[in-house]
Amino acid sequence: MSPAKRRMRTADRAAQVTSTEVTEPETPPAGAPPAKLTGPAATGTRPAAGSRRASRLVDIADAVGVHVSTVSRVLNGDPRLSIRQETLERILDAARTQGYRPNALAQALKRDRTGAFAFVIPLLRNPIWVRLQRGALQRAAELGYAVMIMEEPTEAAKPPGAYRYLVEESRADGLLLATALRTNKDDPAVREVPHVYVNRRGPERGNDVVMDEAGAVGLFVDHVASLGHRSVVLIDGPRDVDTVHRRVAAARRHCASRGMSAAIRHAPATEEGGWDVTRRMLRAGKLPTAFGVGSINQLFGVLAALRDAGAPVPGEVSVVSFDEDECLAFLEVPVTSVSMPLAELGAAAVDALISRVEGARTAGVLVREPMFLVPRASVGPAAGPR
Amino acid sequence: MSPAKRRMRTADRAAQVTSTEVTEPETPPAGAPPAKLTGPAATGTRPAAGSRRASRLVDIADAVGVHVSTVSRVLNGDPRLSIRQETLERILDAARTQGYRPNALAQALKRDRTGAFAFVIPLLRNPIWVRLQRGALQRAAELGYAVMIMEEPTEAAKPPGAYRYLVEESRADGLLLATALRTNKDDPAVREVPHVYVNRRGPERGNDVVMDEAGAVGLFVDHVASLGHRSVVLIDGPRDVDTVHRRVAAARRHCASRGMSAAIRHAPATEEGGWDVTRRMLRAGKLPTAFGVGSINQLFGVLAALRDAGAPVPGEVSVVSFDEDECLAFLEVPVTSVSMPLAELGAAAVDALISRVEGARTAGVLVREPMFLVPRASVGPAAGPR
DNA sequence: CTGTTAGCGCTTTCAT
DNA sequence: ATGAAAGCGCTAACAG
Repeated sequence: MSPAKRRMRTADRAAQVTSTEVTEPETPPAGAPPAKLTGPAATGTRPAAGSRRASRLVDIADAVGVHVSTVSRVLNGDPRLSIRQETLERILDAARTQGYRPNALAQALKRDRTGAFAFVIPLLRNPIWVRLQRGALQRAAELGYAVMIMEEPTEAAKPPGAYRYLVEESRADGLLLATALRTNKDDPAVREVPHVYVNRRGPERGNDVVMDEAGAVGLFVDHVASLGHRSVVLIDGPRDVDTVHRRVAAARRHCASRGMSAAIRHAPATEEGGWDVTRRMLRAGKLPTAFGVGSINQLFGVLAALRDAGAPVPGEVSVVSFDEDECLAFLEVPVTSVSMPLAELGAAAVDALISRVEGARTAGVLVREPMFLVPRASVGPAAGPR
Repeated sequence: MSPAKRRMRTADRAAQVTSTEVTEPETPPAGAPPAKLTGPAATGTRPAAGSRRASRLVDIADAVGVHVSTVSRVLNGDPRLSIRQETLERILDAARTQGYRPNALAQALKRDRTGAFAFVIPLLRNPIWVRLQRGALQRAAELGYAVMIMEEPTEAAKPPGAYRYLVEESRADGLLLATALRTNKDDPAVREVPHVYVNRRGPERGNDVVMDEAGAVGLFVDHVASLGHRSVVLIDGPRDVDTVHRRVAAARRHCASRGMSAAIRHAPATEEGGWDVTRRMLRAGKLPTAFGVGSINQLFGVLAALRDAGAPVPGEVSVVSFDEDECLAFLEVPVTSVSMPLAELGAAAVDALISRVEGARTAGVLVREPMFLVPRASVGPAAGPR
């Protein structure tokens, strides 16, 4: 798109969508002296007033009377550089007073590394994504990487390879792919670019980082089993979501090994989805006594349907959520949940992606800790046989 | 940080935090022929196999036998370029078959525009941020910009100027600042860099985009007034949050103009906060009959406290949330809310920032639409005078 | 101990 | 109708 076209479009747009309120025009800023070093951590006052262009390597070279390469070496702490103590100090000084910031663009162009990742997330609404996001953002920040978040539009979920262009255009060094669907048909397009699947297993193996869903289901089954429950239902998202798939398998396995019955119900991961599926079960009669619910959105629907039908929790059925959220403690009946290591998952994904970008041959990562049951009021002893 | 140091750190880290499961090693990808043009929209098959470096302008120039500058002009659709139809087609062809992608880094370096924004968001948990985020991401994507999200750590909220470095290092063209606090002490550091305050008024004026909080409060007050309520309380976040400040002012004004009483209660924007403040009111006796609650997290606490105290909703008190979320429809008593134009706010913020980056002298933007009351069951006629 | 040189991939003015 | 050349800000191999 040409700049001109873009300018026009944004202008209309603002006019269409919003009402505008005119306030006083901009006043120019005032000046002041020194500043600090480099990187995200810098604080304090600014270097110089106005919209003066940023200081470059050559500016500080000129100021000190040395060559830019010398400045570069000093600022990058080149180990095999020997330099007169005095020049070194003058360089550092000039950098500081000019408020020098390395131009990340130029660096990236030269080093062939952008220092950024793209994080593709299916839909931002579920709170699990925000915790995951936070873990990833934080670790990336610690390591000096930037993360750009891309939201996958729910409807027409693009194949992961659709994000390859971000790397090809040198906007990112690699891709964090949290697209939920387990399209096991190998997507060749994404292969050519460093990437890691987050919270789902990828088709390629060796580059996915996932949580211990089986362990989570185990926690749930153990908990209700210890209270005498013998029949379990797992209400979860669509079967082609990888985490769902793994929880389902685990539920079957855990229940079988204890001789418990395990029903599985798939529904959209929304309030509506949870509501509908529960209504249907209610209508069909004979409810399992222990419900595991895959997403918090579904949980609201499940709870509403149970309430609506006059099925007391935990009197008649016990309920456990696989998404933990603080609000669960404040519901009509506080809901027991399994707290998953989401932030750790995000951090581990960043670490894994960095290894990949650096060319390491990596193995899949399984994040198990910290994971624990958060006992609240929604689980009770199994009701006597009906 | 040196690459070596970084590598080591990430390696430990992965080992510490996670358990690792080895899976089969990587298999090499297979090749295939043609591809498409440029930009985020590209689909289809990939250009060439393996990890071949991306095609550059010069590659296609060589292939066609012209100069890179010609190729550049063609690909950028330079209007004042005249070229033989045939060469043009050969260039386009070569670009396509090579799967050419412009290197965003080099472009940015040359044009002095990165095509990216940084969006600073206070804390990702509240669902309002995700809707806002989505609006911004989407508009930015439409306009060919990338957005990187930075989360503001709650505790030590940095001044907005702390993010200036992102622009100074040429990582972004401008800043979208959704930091909630209305530190009206002018932050000079941020001034030097294109920025827009989102969902809060900035100290400088002319560069903030906000929603019509007063209108939202008006919707609430009108609604309960029409049902006979005469006493209102607004339970909201800390007073130094800008949106809170505006809602408070509006509540006072609206109630005064109708001769209604307006109480204001500030509390942390958490479930706990809502719970505590409501408990305190309950203990003090004589409740207002209409509650407006500033955040959904607080809402859970408020509802819990009311339930706990045996104060029926809407029998004794009516409740309205200023955060809309689908889950509200599925609560024990479905909660009436005011739906705010959050996605539109995000989009408008992006538009405003683009104008700023392009040097326009902008006015503050007030996003009013679409905003509406979502009537559910938590509001009823005022209880008779006690 | 420090300067020179050669680019990274792209845009753009100025010459043909 | 197209090419040459300069240069964005930085790094790194190679000279002195």
